[in-house]
Amino acid sequence: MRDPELSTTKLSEQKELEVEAIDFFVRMMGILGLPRSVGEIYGLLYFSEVPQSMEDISTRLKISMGSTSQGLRTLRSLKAIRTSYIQGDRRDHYSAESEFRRLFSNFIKEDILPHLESASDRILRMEDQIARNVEHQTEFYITRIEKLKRLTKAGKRLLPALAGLLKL
Amino acid sequence: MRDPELSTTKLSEQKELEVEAIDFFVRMMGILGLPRSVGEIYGLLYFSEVPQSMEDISTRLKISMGSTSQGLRTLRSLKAIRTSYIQGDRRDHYSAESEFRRLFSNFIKEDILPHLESASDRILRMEDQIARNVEHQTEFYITRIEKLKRLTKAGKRLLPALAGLLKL
DNA sequence: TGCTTTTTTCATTTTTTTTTGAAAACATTG
DNA sequence: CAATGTTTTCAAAAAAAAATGAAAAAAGCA
Repeated sequence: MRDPELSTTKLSEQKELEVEAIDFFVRMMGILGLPRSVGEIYGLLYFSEVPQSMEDISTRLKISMGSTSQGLRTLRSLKAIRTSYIQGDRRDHYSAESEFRRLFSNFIKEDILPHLESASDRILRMEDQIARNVEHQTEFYITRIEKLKRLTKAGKRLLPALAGLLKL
Repeated sequence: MRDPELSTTKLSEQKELEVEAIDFFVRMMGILGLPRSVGEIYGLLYFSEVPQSMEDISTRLKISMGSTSQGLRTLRSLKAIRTSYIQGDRRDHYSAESEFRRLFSNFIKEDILPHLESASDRILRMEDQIARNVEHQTEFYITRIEKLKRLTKAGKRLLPALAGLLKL
Protein backbone atom coordinates (compact mmCIF):
# COMPACT_ATOMS: atom_id res chain seq x y z
CA MET A 1 0.00 0.00 0.00
CA ARG A 2 1.37 3.39 -0.93
CA ASP A 3 1.69 6.04 1.69
CA PRO A 4 0.71 9.37 0.13
CA GLU A 5 2.03 11.43 3.01
CA LEU A 6 5.44 9.89 2.90
CA SER A 7 5.77 10.34 -0.83
CA THR A 8 4.74 13.96 -0.54
CA THR A 9 7.47 14.45 2.01
CA LYS A 10 9.96 12.79 -0.24
CA LEU A 11 8.92 14.90 -3.15
CA SER A 12 9.26 18.11 -1.22
CA GLU A 13 12.65 17.05 0.08
CA GLN A 14 13.74 16.37 -3.44
CA LYS A 15 12.59 19.86 -4.42
CA GLU A 16 14.32 21.37 -1.43
CA LEU A 17 17.72 20.35 -2.71
CA GLU A 18 16.86 21.73 -6.11
CA VAL A 19 15.67 25.01 -4.64
CA GLU A 20 18.78 25.31 -2.52
CA ALA A 21 20.99 24.56 -5.51
CA ILE A 22 19.21 27.01 -7.76
CA ASP A 23 19.51 29.64 -5.09
CA PHE A 24 23.21 28.91 -4.87
CA PHE A 25 23.80 29.47 -8.55
CA VAL A 26 21.51 32.47 -8.79
CA ARG A 27 23.75 34.15 -6.24
CA MET A 28 26.95 33.02 -7.87
CA MET A 29 25.83 34.33 -11.23
CA GLY A 30 24.71 37.46 -9.46
CA ILE A 31 28.32 38.12 -8.46
CA LEU A 32 29.18 38.00 -12.14
CA GLY A 33 26.30 40.33 -12.94
CA LEU A 34 24.36 37.69 -14.83
CA PRO A 35 20.57 37.70 -14.68
CA ARG A 36 18.63 35.57 -12.30
CA SER A 37 17.23 33.32 -15.02
CA VAL A 38 20.73 32.31 -16.10
CA GLY A 39 21.54 31.18 -12.58
CA GLU A 40 18.25 29.34 -12.31
CA ILE A 41 18.81 27.43 -15.51
CA TYR A 42 22.35 26.48 -14.66
CA GLY A 43 21.31 25.46 -11.15
CA LEU A 44 18.55 23.24 -12.46
CA LEU A 45 20.86 21.56 -14.95
CA TYR A 46 23.67 21.18 -12.45
CA PHE A 47 21.60 18.75 -10.41
CA SER A 48 19.84 17.02 -13.27
CA GLU A 49 21.19 13.59 -14.05
CA VAL A 50 19.27 13.56 -17.30
CA PRO A 51 19.68 16.28 -19.94
CA GLN A 52 16.68 18.59 -20.13
CA SER A 53 14.88 20.11 -23.08
CA MET A 54 14.13 23.79 -23.30
CA GLU A 55 10.51 23.06 -22.55
CA ASP A 56 11.45 21.04 -19.45
CA ILE A 57 13.50 23.93 -18.19
CA SER A 58 10.90 26.54 -18.98
CA THR A 59 8.17 24.49 -17.30
CA ARG A 60 10.07 23.52 -14.18
CA LEU A 61 11.40 27.01 -13.55
CA LYS A 62 8.17 28.70 -14.64
CA ILE A 63 9.98 31.08 -16.94
CA SER A 64 9.06 31.89 -20.52
CA MET A 65 10.55 30.16 -23.53
CA GLY A 66 12.04 33.49 -24.50
CA SER A 67 13.99 33.80 -21.26
CA THR A 68 14.98 30.19 -21.42
CA SER A 69 16.31 30.57 -24.93
CA GLN A 70 18.28 33.67 -24.01
CA GLY A 71 19.60 32.17 -20.81
CA LEU A 72 20.76 29.08 -22.66
CA ARG A 73 22.47 31.28 -25.20
CA THR A 74 24.40 33.05 -22.45
CA LEU A 75 25.38 29.78 -20.82
CA ARG A 76 26.42 28.39 -24.17
CA SER A 77 28.66 31.35 -24.84
CA LEU A 78 30.28 30.79 -21.45
CA LYS A 79 30.63 27.11 -22.30
CA ALA A 80 28.74 26.32 -19.12
CA ILE A 81 26.38 23.83 -20.71
CA ARG A 82 26.53 20.99 -23.17
CA THR A 83 24.01 20.02 -25.82
CA SER A 84 23.18 16.39 -26.17
CA TYR A 85 21.15 14.40 -28.58
CA ILE A 86 18.41 12.23 -27.19
CA GLN A 87 17.09 9.38 -29.28
CA GLY A 88 13.61 9.79 -30.65
CA ASP A 89 13.28 13.41 -29.57
CA ARG A 90 14.01 16.08 -32.04
CA ARG A 91 14.46 18.77 -29.40
CA ASP A 92 17.85 19.76 -28.12
CA HIS A 93 18.70 18.68 -24.61
CA TYR A 94 21.02 20.44 -22.25
CA SER A 95 23.18 19.46 -19.33
CA ALA A 96 25.54 21.47 -17.16
CA GLU A 97 29.26 21.47 -17.61
CA SER A 98 29.95 20.40 -14.06
CA GLU A 99 33.22 22.29 -13.76
CA PHE A 100 31.65 25.52 -12.67
CA ARG A 101 35.05 27.16 -12.35
CA ARG A 102 35.42 27.01 -16.12
CA LEU A 103 32.51 29.35 -16.30
CA PHE A 104 34.43 31.87 -14.23
CA SER A 105 37.42 31.33 -16.40
CA ASN A 106 35.44 31.98 -19.56
CA PHE A 107 33.78 34.93 -17.95
CA ILE A 108 37.16 36.51 -17.33
CA LYS A 109 38.22 35.88 -20.89
CA GLU A 110 35.00 37.02 -22.54
CA ASP A 111 33.68 39.76 -20.34
CA ILE A 112 36.59 41.27 -18.47
CA LEU A 113 39.67 41.13 -20.66
CA PRO A 114 37.99 43.03 -23.52
CA HIS A 115 37.25 45.83 -21.06
CA LEU A 116 40.90 45.90 -20.06
CA GLU A 117 41.87 46.21 -23.71
CA SER A 118 39.65 49.20 -24.25
CA ALA A 119 40.92 50.64 -20.98
CA SER A 120 44.42 50.57 -22.45
CA ASP A 121 43.21 52.46 -25.50
CA ARG A 122 41.59 55.05 -23.31
CA ILE A 123 44.78 55.52 -21.35
CA LEU A 124 46.68 56.08 -24.56
CA ARG A 125 44.23 58.79 -25.51
CA MET A 126 44.68 60.40 -22.10
CA GLU A 127 48.43 60.43 -22.55
CA ASP A 128 47.94 62.02 -25.89
CA GLN A 129 45.85 64.76 -24.37
CA ILE A 130 48.41 65.39 -21.70
CA ALA A 131 51.07 65.69 -24.37
CA ARG A 132 49.00 68.32 -26.16
CA ASN A 133 48.15 70.37 -23.12
CA VAL A 134 50.92 72.11 -21.22
CA GLU A 135 48.64 72.62 -18.23
CA HIS A 136 48.64 68.90 -17.68
CA GLN A 137 52.32 68.31 -18.01
CA THR A 138 52.87 68.20 -14.30
CA GLU A 139 54.22 65.58 -11.97
CA PHE A 140 50.71 65.01 -10.71
CA TYR A 141 49.04 64.10 -13.99
CA ILE A 142 51.97 62.11 -15.25
CA THR A 143 52.13 60.04 -12.08
CA ARG A 144 48.44 59.31 -12.11
CA ILE A 145 48.51 58.14 -15.70
CA GLU A 146 51.55 56.04 -14.90
CA LYS A 147 49.60 54.31 -12.14
CA LEU A 148 46.73 53.51 -14.43
CA LYS A 149 49.13 52.03 -16.93
CA ARG A 150 50.67 49.84 -14.30
CA LEU A 151 47.27 48.72 -13.16
CA THR A 152 46.07 47.61 -16.57
CA LYS A 153 49.39 45.94 -17.22
CA ALA A 154 49.08 44.01 -13.97
CA GLY A 155 45.51 43.13 -14.84
CA LYS A 156 46.49 41.82 -18.24
CA ARG A 157 49.01 39.53 -16.60
CA LEU A 158 47.01 38.47 -13.55
CA LEU A 159 43.61 37.82 -15.02
CA PRO A 160 44.67 35.36 -17.70
CA ALA A 161 46.75 33.61 -15.07
CA LEU A 162 43.72 33.42 -12.82
CA ALA A 163 41.59 32.16 -15.70
CA GLY A 164 44.22 29.51 -16.31
CA LEU A 165 44.22 28.39 -12.70
CA LEU A 166 40.45 28.08 -12.69
CA LYS A 167 40.38 26.01 -15.82
CA LEU A 168 42.49 23.20 -14.35
CA MET B 1 45.95 90.84 -25.86
CA ARG B 2 44.09 87.64 -24.90
CA ASP B 3 43.05 85.21 -27.53
CA PRO B 4 39.59 83.96 -26.60
CA GLU B 5 39.67 81.15 -29.11
CA LEU B 6 42.89 79.73 -27.78
CA SER B 7 41.71 79.80 -24.21
CA THR B 8 38.49 78.09 -25.19
CA THR B 9 40.53 75.40 -26.86
CA LYS B 10 42.65 74.98 -23.77
CA LEU B 11 39.61 74.77 -21.58
CA SER B 12 37.99 72.14 -23.73
CA GLU B 13 41.21 70.17 -23.88
CA GLN B 14 41.39 70.26 -20.14
CA LYS B 15 37.84 68.96 -19.96
CA GLU B 16 38.60 66.32 -22.53
CA LEU B 17 41.09 64.62 -20.25
CA GLU B 18 38.62 64.78 -17.41
CA VAL B 19 35.86 63.32 -19.55
CA GLU B 20 38.14 60.56 -20.77
CA ALA B 21 39.23 59.78 -17.23
CA ILE B 22 35.71 59.75 -15.87
CA ASP B 23 34.67 57.46 -18.69
CA PHE B 24 37.56 55.19 -17.81
CA PHE B 25 36.51 54.82 -14.21
CA VAL B 26 32.82 54.56 -14.97
CA ARG B 27 33.66 51.47 -17.02
CA MET B 28 36.03 50.06 -14.45
CA MET B 29 33.43 50.41 -11.72
CA GLY B 30 30.93 48.95 -14.13
CA ILE B 31 32.94 45.75 -14.19
CA LEU B 32 32.55 45.61 -10.43
CA GLY B 33 28.85 46.29 -10.76
CA LEU B 34 29.06 49.69 -9.13
CA PRO B 35 26.75 52.47 -10.28
CA ARG B 36 27.80 55.04 -12.82
CA SER B 37 27.81 57.86 -10.29
CA VAL B 38 30.44 56.10 -8.19
CA GLY B 39 32.74 55.85 -11.19
CA GLU B 40 32.14 59.47 -12.09
CA ILE B 41 33.00 60.70 -8.64
CA TYR B 42 36.14 58.62 -8.38
CA GLY B 43 37.21 59.64 -11.87
CA LEU B 44 36.77 63.31 -11.09
CA LEU B 45 38.75 63.02 -7.88
CA TYR B 46 41.45 60.89 -9.45
CA PHE B 47 42.53 63.79 -11.64
CA SER B 48 41.93 66.58 -9.16
CA GLU B 49 45.06 67.94 -7.59
CA VAL B 50 43.00 69.78 -5.02
CA PRO B 51 40.53 67.99 -2.72
CA GLN B 52 36.93 68.69 -3.65
CA SER B 53 33.89 69.35 -1.52
CA MET B 54 30.66 67.48 -1.99
CA GLU B 55 29.15 70.54 -3.56
CA ASP B 56 32.06 70.85 -6.01
CA ILE B 57 31.55 67.26 -7.06
CA SER B 58 27.80 67.54 -7.33
CA THR B 59 28.08 70.71 -9.40
CA ARG B 60 30.81 69.58 -11.76
CA LEU B 61 29.25 66.22 -12.46
CA LYS B 62 25.71 67.58 -12.49
CA ILE B 63 24.45 64.94 -10.12
CA SER B 64 22.30 65.48 -7.06
CA MET B 65 23.67 65.91 -3.57
CA GLY B 66 21.87 62.69 -2.66
CA SER B 67 23.73 60.68 -5.28
CA THR B 68 26.96 62.36 -4.38
CA SER B 69 26.55 61.56 -0.73
CA GLN B 70 25.76 57.92 -1.48
CA GLY B 71 28.56 57.58 -3.98
CA LEU B 72 31.04 59.01 -1.50
CA ARG B 73 29.79 56.59 1.10
CA THR B 74 30.45 53.66 -1.23
CA LEU B 75 33.90 54.93 -2.09
CA ARG B 76 34.65 55.50 1.55
CA SER B 77 33.67 51.96 2.41
CA LEU B 78 36.03 50.73 -0.30
CA LYS B 79 38.71 53.01 1.07
CA ALA B 80 39.00 54.56 -2.36
CA ILE B 81 38.94 58.13 -1.16
CA ARG B 82 40.45 60.20 1.59
CA THR B 83 38.89 63.02 3.57
CA SER B 84 40.96 66.07 4.14
CA TYR B 85 40.51 69.18 6.17
CA ILE B 86 40.73 72.47 4.39
CA GLN B 87 41.44 75.61 6.44
CA GLY B 88 38.62 78.04 6.76
CA ASP B 89 36.07 75.76 5.14
CA ARG B 90 33.90 73.69 7.37
CA ARG B 91 32.89 71.29 4.63
CA ASP B 92 34.61 67.98 4.16
CA HIS B 93 36.91 67.68 1.17
CA TYR B 94 37.68 64.52 -0.70
CA SER B 95 40.54 63.23 -2.79
CA ALA B 96 41.12 59.90 -4.47
CA GLU B 97 43.30 57.19 -3.07
CA SER B 98 45.49 56.95 -6.13
CA GLU B 99 46.18 53.23 -5.78
CA PHE B 100 43.12 52.12 -7.65
CA ARG B 101 44.08 48.49 -7.23
CA ARG B 102 43.41 48.77 -3.52
CA LEU B 103 39.82 49.42 -4.43
CA PHE B 104 39.70 46.07 -6.21
CA SER B 105 41.35 44.47 -3.26
CA ASN B 106 38.80 45.90 -0.86
CA PHE B 107 36.02 45.02 -3.22
CA ILE B 108 37.07 41.38 -3.10
CA LYS B 109 37.20 41.46 0.67
CA GLU B 110 33.96 43.31 1.22
CA ASP B 111 31.70 42.25 -1.58
CA ILE B 112 32.86 38.85 -2.77
CA LEU B 113 34.24 36.91 0.17
CA PRO B 114 31.04 37.28 2.21
CA HIS B 115 29.14 35.71 -0.69
CA LEU B 116 31.57 32.82 -0.65
CA GLU B 117 30.94 32.35 3.05
CA SER B 118 27.21 32.12 2.59
CA ALA B 119 27.81 29.81 -0.36
CA SER B 120 29.60 27.44 2.00
CA ASP B 121 26.63 27.50 4.34
CA ARG B 122 24.30 26.72 1.49
CA ILE B 123 26.44 23.78 0.44
CA LEU B 124 26.32 22.41 3.97
CA ARG B 125 22.55 22.58 3.85
CA MET B 126 22.54 20.75 0.53
CA GLU B 127 24.70 18.00 1.98
CA ASP B 128 22.30 17.74 4.85
CA GLN B 129 19.41 17.28 2.49
CA ILE B 130 21.26 14.62 0.59
CA ALA B 131 21.94 12.80 3.82
CA ARG B 132 18.23 12.84 4.64
CA ASN B 133 17.02 11.68 1.25
CA VAL B 134 17.95 8.24 0.01
CA GLU B 135 17.00 9.20 -3.55
CA HIS B 136 19.90 11.62 -3.60
CA GLN B 137 22.52 9.33 -2.20
CA THR B 138 23.95 8.52 -5.57
CA GLU B 139 27.35 8.95 -7.10
CA PHE B 140 25.97 11.78 -9.21
CA TYR B 141 24.71 14.03 -6.44
CA ILE B 142 27.63 13.33 -4.18
CA THR B 143 30.12 14.17 -6.91
CA ARG B 144 28.39 17.40 -7.81
CA ILE B 145 28.33 18.57 -4.23
CA GLU B 146 31.97 17.61 -3.90
CA LYS B 147 32.81 19.83 -6.85
CA LEU B 148 31.01 22.78 -5.36
CA LYS B 149 32.89 22.29 -2.14
CA ARG B 150 36.18 22.25 -3.96
CA LEU B 151 35.25 25.38 -5.85
CA THR B 152 34.40 27.42 -2.80
CA LYS B 153 37.51 26.13 -1.06
CA ALA B 154 39.64 27.21 -4.02
CA GLY B 155 37.88 30.56 -4.05
CA LYS B 156 38.55 31.10 -0.39
CA ARG B 157 42.22 30.52 -0.99
CA LEU B 158 42.62 32.31 -4.31
CA LEU B 159 40.64 35.45 -3.74
CA PRO B 160 42.39 36.62 -0.59
CA ALA B 161 45.67 35.88 -2.33
CA LEU B 162 44.58 37.97 -5.27
CA ALA B 163 43.45 40.73 -2.94
CA GLY B 164 46.86 40.58 -1.32
CA LEU B 165 48.67 40.87 -4.60
CA LEU B 166 46.62 43.88 -5.59
CA LYS B 167 47.26 45.66 -2.37
CA LEU B 168 51.04 45.76 -2.81
C1' DT C 1 21.86 77.02 23.37
C1' DG C 2 19.97 78.55 19.10
C1' DC C 3 21.21 79.52 14.31
C1' DT C 4 23.27 78.26 10.04
C1' DT C 5 25.56 75.22 7.01
C1' DT C 6 26.46 70.65 5.51
C1' DT C 7 25.38 65.84 5.13
C1' DT C 8 22.38 61.89 5.21
C1' DT C 9 18.19 59.53 4.55
C1' DC C 10 14.51 57.84 2.07
C1' DA C 11 9.97 58.04 -0.55
C1' DT C 12 9.24 59.07 -5.19
C1' DT C 13 10.65 59.36 -10.01
C1' DT C 14 13.57 58.08 -13.73
C1' DT C 15 16.40 54.97 -16.09
C1' DT C 16 18.09 50.52 -17.08
C1' DT C 17 17.71 45.70 -17.16
C1' DT C 18 15.17 41.57 -17.49
C1' DT C 19 11.20 38.97 -18.73
C1' DT C 20 7.34 37.99 -21.43
C1' DG C 21 4.72 36.48 -25.30
C1' DA C 22 3.60 36.55 -29.89
C1' DA C 23 5.45 36.44 -34.42
C1' DA C 24 9.18 35.10 -37.40
C1' DA C 25 12.67 31.91 -38.54
C1' DC C 26 14.33 27.52 -38.61
C1' DA C 27 14.24 22.45 -38.67
C1' DT C 28 12.46 17.92 -39.07
C1' DT C 29 9.63 14.45 -40.94
C1' DG C 30 6.07 12.20 -43.51
C1' DC D 1 7.47 20.59 -50.03
C1' DA D 2 3.78 21.21 -46.88
C1' DA D 3 2.80 20.52 -42.14
C1' DT D 4 4.05 20.42 -37.58
C1' DG D 5 7.27 20.99 -33.87
C1' DT D 6 11.07 23.76 -31.97
C1' DT D 7 13.89 27.75 -31.27
C1' DT D 8 14.97 32.59 -31.78
C1' DT D 9 13.94 37.34 -32.01
C1' DC D 10 12.22 41.52 -30.52
C1' DA D 11 8.67 45.06 -29.16
C1' DA D 12 6.21 45.81 -25.09
C1' DA D 13 5.46 44.97 -20.08
C1' DA D 14 7.33 44.16 -15.65
C1' DA D 15 10.85 44.35 -12.37
C1' DA D 16 15.03 46.07 -10.48
C1' DA D 17 18.44 49.53 -9.80
C1' DA D 18 19.87 54.21 -9.51
C1' DA D 19 19.07 59.16 -9.15
C1' DT D 20 16.48 62.93 -7.39
C1' DG D 21 14.99 66.25 -4.11
C1' DA D 22 12.91 67.50 -0.04
C1' DA D 23 12.88 66.71 4.74
C1' DA D 24 15.42 65.15 8.77
C1' DA D 25 19.65 64.74 11.13
C1' DA D 26 24.14 66.06 12.26
C1' DA D 27 27.86 69.25 12.81
C1' DG D 28 30.07 73.63 13.38
C1' DC D 29 29.89 78.14 15.15
C1' DA D 30 28.63 82.46 17.83
